[in-house]
Amino acid sequence: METSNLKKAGLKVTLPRMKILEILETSETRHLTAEAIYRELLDSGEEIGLATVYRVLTQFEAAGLVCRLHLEGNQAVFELERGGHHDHIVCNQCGRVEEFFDETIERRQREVAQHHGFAIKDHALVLYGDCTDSVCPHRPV
Amino acid sequence: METSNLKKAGLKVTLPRMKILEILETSETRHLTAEAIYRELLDSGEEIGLATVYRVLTQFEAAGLVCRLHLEGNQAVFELERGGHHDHIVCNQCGRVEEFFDETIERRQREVAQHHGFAIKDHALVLYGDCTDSVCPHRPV
DNA sequence: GATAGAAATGAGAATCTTGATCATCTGAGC
DNA sequence: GCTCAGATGATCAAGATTCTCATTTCTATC
Repeated sequence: METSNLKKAGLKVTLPRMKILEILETSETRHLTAEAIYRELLDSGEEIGLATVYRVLTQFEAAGLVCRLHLEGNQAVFELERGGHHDHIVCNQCGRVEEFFDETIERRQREVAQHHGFAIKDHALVLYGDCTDSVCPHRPV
Repeated sequence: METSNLKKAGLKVTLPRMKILEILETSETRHLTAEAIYRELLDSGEEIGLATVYRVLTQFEAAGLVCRLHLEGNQAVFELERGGHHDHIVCNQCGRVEEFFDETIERRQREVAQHHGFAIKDHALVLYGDCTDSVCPHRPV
């Protein structure tokens, strides 16, 4: 288990933090709600409170270990920060989330911001559509 | 006062709806939270409940009269729908919201979505930065 | 290793935003 | 003016997230 990330972030290496990192690293869905992580913890027999999950995720976010996305709907989802920045496409039907990066869009964003007198620091771009994937069912989440 | 929009949307022309529309039309800030609208109503002596504000805004949204944005932070903001689609730039310092439209970004979004096998239906793009406006104070909202 | 102190945790309360309920009220057509 | 569907307001409720605080767990130290 990779504990150096935690130490580097100035966070004590504790069991809840390691377990939560482990779930983020190994879950097949890369975008998880706090609740989903909490349920996985319960399922694997860990007695970790929901408040801790939220607290730890917030700390991870501050430390740059994960990033938090606000998709449509009221629950935030968290994903492990694995290097590069990217944006997201969400399927309206099955909730599947895909990642993409497009340099043209990134560049135009910087240009547009500059043109409006803003020093751009961050951005949130989410595309919503229907995925044509054959396995796409309707309304799973 | 323009009541035809309400009628067209199949909504009865009532005092709360007219007042809320009026605030959306005349407020200098074009992006208002439900709370902000509620407070303006109270300030102008109207006895309109917060629940009504939320209800009316949701109806306005369904009718295409306003659109609802989820910026960072937990409160949605509403803006009068005045024709074209556009995206937003938000100042991290003063909370000022500017609108923009960039055909290059729009086109690339469609291309990216198609490339990933998605029929794009909608998107949410918000840029965050520091505005270099001389009047920009820090942390008003 | 045992220990002390700081930091982290867990349980539940609290908060914040938003939607639902239901009795009362209001607007549109007659 | 009258009637009734639709709208409103007060309150309650739900869902997500944060806060509180007593208890527990790490980490550094002896």
